[in-house]
Amino acid sequence: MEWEIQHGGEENLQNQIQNGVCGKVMSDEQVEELKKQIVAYSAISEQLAELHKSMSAHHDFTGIRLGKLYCDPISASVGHKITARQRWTPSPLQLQILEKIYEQGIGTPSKQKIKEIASELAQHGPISESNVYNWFQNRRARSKRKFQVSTGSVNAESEPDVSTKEKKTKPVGLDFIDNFSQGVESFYFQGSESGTKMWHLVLCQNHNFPFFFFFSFFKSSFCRD
Amino acid sequence: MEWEIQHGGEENLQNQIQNGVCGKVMSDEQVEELKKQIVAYSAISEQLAELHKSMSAHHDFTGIRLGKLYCDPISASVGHKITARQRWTPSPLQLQILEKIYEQGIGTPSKQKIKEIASELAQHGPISESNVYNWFQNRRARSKRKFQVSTGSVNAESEPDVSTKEKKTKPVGLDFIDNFSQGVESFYFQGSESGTKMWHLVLCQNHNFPFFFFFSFFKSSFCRD
DNA sequence: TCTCTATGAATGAATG
DNA sequence: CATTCATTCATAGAGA
Repeated sequence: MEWEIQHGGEENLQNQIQNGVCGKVMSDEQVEELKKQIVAYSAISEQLAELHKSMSAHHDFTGIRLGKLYCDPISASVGHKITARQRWTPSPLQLQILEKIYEQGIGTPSKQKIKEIASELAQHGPISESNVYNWFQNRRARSKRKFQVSTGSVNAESEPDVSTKEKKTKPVGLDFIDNFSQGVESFYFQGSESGTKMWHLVLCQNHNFPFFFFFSFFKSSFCRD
Repeated sequence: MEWEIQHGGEENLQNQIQNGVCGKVMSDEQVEELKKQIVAYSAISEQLAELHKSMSAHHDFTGIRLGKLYCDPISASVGHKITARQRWTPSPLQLQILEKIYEQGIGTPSKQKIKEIASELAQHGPISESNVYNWFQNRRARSKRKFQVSTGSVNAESEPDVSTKEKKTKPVGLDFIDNFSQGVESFYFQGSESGTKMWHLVLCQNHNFPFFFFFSFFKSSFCRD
């Protein structure tokens, strides 16, 4: 069995669902509907995430750690010990921009380009050119390396199951999830980089029928036998 | 790379795809299942928005409207705890082997070596190559630091830092998303079966925004190299 | 539950 | 670029 990646735009979702791995299993209408909904919800999630990020960057919620470099120079000079190490931490906004550039760009930006990027990012927080340079270096190296993550089965030793189940408390906010989940089984997900667009393939299965999904905002992934 | 089925063996996936489950037209029941999932997704998104709104009352949320593409409410039965492992924990046996390799080895193993080690350790529990990699990195770094500390000055350890006290606070609201998506693209999730119904929680992310999704009808599977 | 600590993981920067 | 180092974050697990 071989899974292949199909790059492209939204229209591929239809092809993939209808003709892809699963064969033709849904009516056009169904696929249309599904497609719309998925697109809608991914957009929603995106918006939520954006909001969350921008808020996290600008507001001091108790309990939320703010990057050391976010604090304005004034309060820094006023008197807190600045003895802390000076390591650049990209703000969410900066990261977003960098990521975007990385996706379209082909390799490490030229020196000139770095200058530009740095000055642009400087609007969203302190940054230097070497920061940008390093970031791209690291970004590439790490996306290249990227180990395969194989998640093992629940092994004998690590499965007392029932006893450990109740003492496991989820973080605040996750509770509502319980309303939708009745026990969860293991799941595998894996992605790798390819091209400018990111796709993720999610393949799942159960007794009733297997199922797979492509998310357009994820990197491509594939699996084969 | 290959797909493996955790419970039930590989023939299951094959059978399901070829014989049945996926090869044929999606049944009404299956379509119904899909609809439910979408509804669940919708509800989750709404919950997210609510959470977000409540934690930021002073912000303008007028832009966010969550569409309900399906109105039939999903009345999911109250579920169980989600037992997702977020962090690899080496089994005693694995640790033993790692230590042994570390002692004789000359620093961080090569990529090839890591593969070998990982596959060897996989016999004793779930593990990934990056786990191995990280372990060696940490092992070396920490033994080094320990050495430095023991030989270095003693008074250097003065770190009153009042601000560290409150950073212990648990995540609030949407922050839990960040906990799951620390720049990783692969992840795993595992749970257990309960009753007749199975649910899968899919947590994904890319560098731009995190995302999650629920699948309700999958059997566990995982992938290895 | 709460706190504390060991440690897996992430990542900016440095070195080869 | 490829590796490695240094530092920090977050969590699992133990103890109170």
